[in-house]
Amino acid sequence: MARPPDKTARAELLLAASEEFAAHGVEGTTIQAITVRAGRSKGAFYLHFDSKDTAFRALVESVFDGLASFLGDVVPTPKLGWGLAEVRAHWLATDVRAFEYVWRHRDVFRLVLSGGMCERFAFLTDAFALAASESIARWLRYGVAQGFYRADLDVEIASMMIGGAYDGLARELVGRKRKPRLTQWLAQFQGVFVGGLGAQVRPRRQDANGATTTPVPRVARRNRGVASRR
Amino acid sequence: MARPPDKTARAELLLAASEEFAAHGVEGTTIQAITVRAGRSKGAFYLHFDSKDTAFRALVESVFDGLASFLGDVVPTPKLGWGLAEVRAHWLATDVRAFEYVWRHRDVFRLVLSGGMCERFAFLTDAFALAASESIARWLRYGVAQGFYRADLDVEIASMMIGGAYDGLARELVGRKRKPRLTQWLAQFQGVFVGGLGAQVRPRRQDANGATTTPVPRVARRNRGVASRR
DNA sequence: CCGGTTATTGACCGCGCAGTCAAGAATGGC
DNA sequence: GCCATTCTTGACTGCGCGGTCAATAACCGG
Repeated sequence: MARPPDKTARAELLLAASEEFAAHGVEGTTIQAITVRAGRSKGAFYLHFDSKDTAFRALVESVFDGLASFLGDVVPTPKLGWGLAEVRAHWLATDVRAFEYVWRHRDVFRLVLSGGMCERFAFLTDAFALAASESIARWLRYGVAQGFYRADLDVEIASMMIGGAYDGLARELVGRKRKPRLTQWLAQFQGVFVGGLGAQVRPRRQDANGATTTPVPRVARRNRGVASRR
Repeated sequence: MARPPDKTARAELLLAASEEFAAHGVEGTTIQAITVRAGRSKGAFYLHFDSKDTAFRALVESVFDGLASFLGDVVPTPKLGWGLAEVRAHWLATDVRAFEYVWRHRDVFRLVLSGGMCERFAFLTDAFALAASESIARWLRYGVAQGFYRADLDVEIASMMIGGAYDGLARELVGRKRKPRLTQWLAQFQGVFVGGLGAQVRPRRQDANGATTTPVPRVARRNRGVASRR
């Protein structure tokens, strides 16, 4: 008995919200704009969400859930026994699938990665960031144990760097107008990390500056700052 | 004749604005809050700035001007004739100085790098991003020409990666509570880029996936996403 | 076709902020 | 001390937005 709820309302509102967020940012979007775009009333919005923040949170959570599914499908243990070739092929494939996913949902990721996000939403991404960072560290340790990587690698710093580089890659990706060749991108990316920029065999040598370091910089530019958009 | 203007007002307001922005984000900061913190009246604010955006822009521009001064103090040309050692030492030193600067102004950089910034302020960072990216590419090409780097390096992709990694490093830095050992950080950072993660001499070999690539991935985790905070 | 139930609507309210401006304070010249 | 000039103030205004709720529409079983 009684009128049944319109099951499509929530999904339509969420879609409209994501479009408005993408166009004007979270802060710059009014609830009115969302409801107009969805062709719904303001009341309908409050029927499904407590506030704009709730809607945004729902949006980000659903997208991150999808992304997290790419993490941890294989956990490296000593028993795994994968050679460099298998590991390489498997993870390149996984990377490509993950980045395809990011590209598909680039409107939402753009919000998360470049502005729009208030400090108050950081917890949404932190869980993923932590899981990703740990996954990187696990594989680095596995590689060291298997002899793939140099024994003096500072796993802490290296995983931070690699995580940051993926982060930067994602930022670059979501800023693009056209989809780049992801497989080529990622292969280059991984090639640089594994093989370095160096031309040839460099003798390992103790660095003057400190700590564990090996060879050292050079390319490292002072550049810093924000990676180029577009 | 007549009352002279208070020269300190503008600086005081800008300082107060940066503190409020840091605490509540740009959107979350009210002009009232800025003026209260500065111990000035609302009218005083409008005497010096057209709007909140103008103040934010002034703040970011001044900080980026300082950062840009680290770029391009030496331009690599074939005549330069620097060996790997000189280049390395010079740029590590420059990186350290630049990151010290970022640390000193981390409140502002945090706003620029992680949220708070609306799309509408992107142009503020784009000029720097472009300059930095070009600087990286120049040095990469120099390194290839001098034989430091492998000849088949895709400068386009590599400079994007490196820029992104610096970006990530800066993001990580501004999220820290305590200042890390920057010299060690940057030496590791550059070490990984130049030498790679690989354990030993790997024979150069043609990759199956495509293009110019050399060895290939492995560590590359699917991780992606947001680098860990804190 | 009717009455009971639930979904949906959009005009309305109040708050809080950006921006204004007339009144008043500070200063310098005389 | 007094006037002319410029700086400084903060109460005030209008507006736009988030959030509410009484009225209405849609639906169901009988």
